[in-house]
Amino acid sequence: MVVPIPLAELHPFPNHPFKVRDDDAMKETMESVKEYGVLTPAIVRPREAGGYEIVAGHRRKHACELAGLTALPALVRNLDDDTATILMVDSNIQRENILPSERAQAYKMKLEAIKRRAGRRTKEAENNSPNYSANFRSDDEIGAAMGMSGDTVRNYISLTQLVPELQQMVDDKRIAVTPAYQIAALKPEEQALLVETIESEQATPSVSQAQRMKKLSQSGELNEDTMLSIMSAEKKPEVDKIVLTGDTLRKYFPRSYTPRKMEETIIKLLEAWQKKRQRSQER
DNA sequence: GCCTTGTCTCTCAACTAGAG
DNA sequence: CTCTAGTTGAGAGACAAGGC
Repeated sequence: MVVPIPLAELHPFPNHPFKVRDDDAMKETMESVKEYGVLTPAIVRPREAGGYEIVAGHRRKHACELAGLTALPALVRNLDDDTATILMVDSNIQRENILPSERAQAYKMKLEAIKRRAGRRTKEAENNSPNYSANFRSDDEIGAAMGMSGDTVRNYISLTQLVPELQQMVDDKRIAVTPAYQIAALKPEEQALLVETIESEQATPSVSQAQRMKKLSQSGELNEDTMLSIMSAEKKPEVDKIVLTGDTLRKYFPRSYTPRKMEETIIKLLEAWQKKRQRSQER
């Protein structure tokens, strides 16, 4: 049954990973709430400390606040922690503008909830389940629900190992997700050193730089010097070739010349030029 | 209680595809 | 071509069940 719950009695879900932002989407939601009210009820559960915990509907609650409403229509359900966590993540993860750090934290929370709920797989469960797959894992389950592989989920979850400064850089797109997966394997003190190096060098690591750092970290050789030499090394040199398009060259050649003939002529002219320079240097 | 075995999970390198 | 996102597949460690 849907009941209106005063906003003051609603509390955010513990460790809710999704920030509620005052962006354009929120503005739209607020306008819609103002005009039509809240169409989809939130899902809440009673708190021991009194009031209710929002499982799904953090954004709707904020939209109500912005729209000047005093209550949010909600379904009150008695959910255990794990079920509530899974529902909370599922109801938020579909949105488009989710930061990598939010996604990582959400997947992690959901994975832990699923694992706790499923418990350890036993022979008995295997025999009783007709669709049993020996290789199916909890993170694959999350991936399947999201339309991605379990490995991608695992990679995302690894981002929770990043120190806050680096998480912020990933969210700001200063560091790409792929190198971030590698960086997440560094020890916290190495990550702190990396933050300093990024600021002093004004450069963020590429995939290959991140991979080299990870290797050094594993062999215990990552320190201020080795990190700086990786980060300050020239990025791969410019490609060792010059491209001259037909458009640029066409006006210097008769129309009948093919690209092949144009190339031959250019080389002949350059050879003549080189001989001329050599002669003038000999004088 | 200890040991073995099988399962589950994590991690990583190598790879592919697509964009620029 | 380089760079990034995502996938594949394998190795290794952790851990619970089951046998003794």
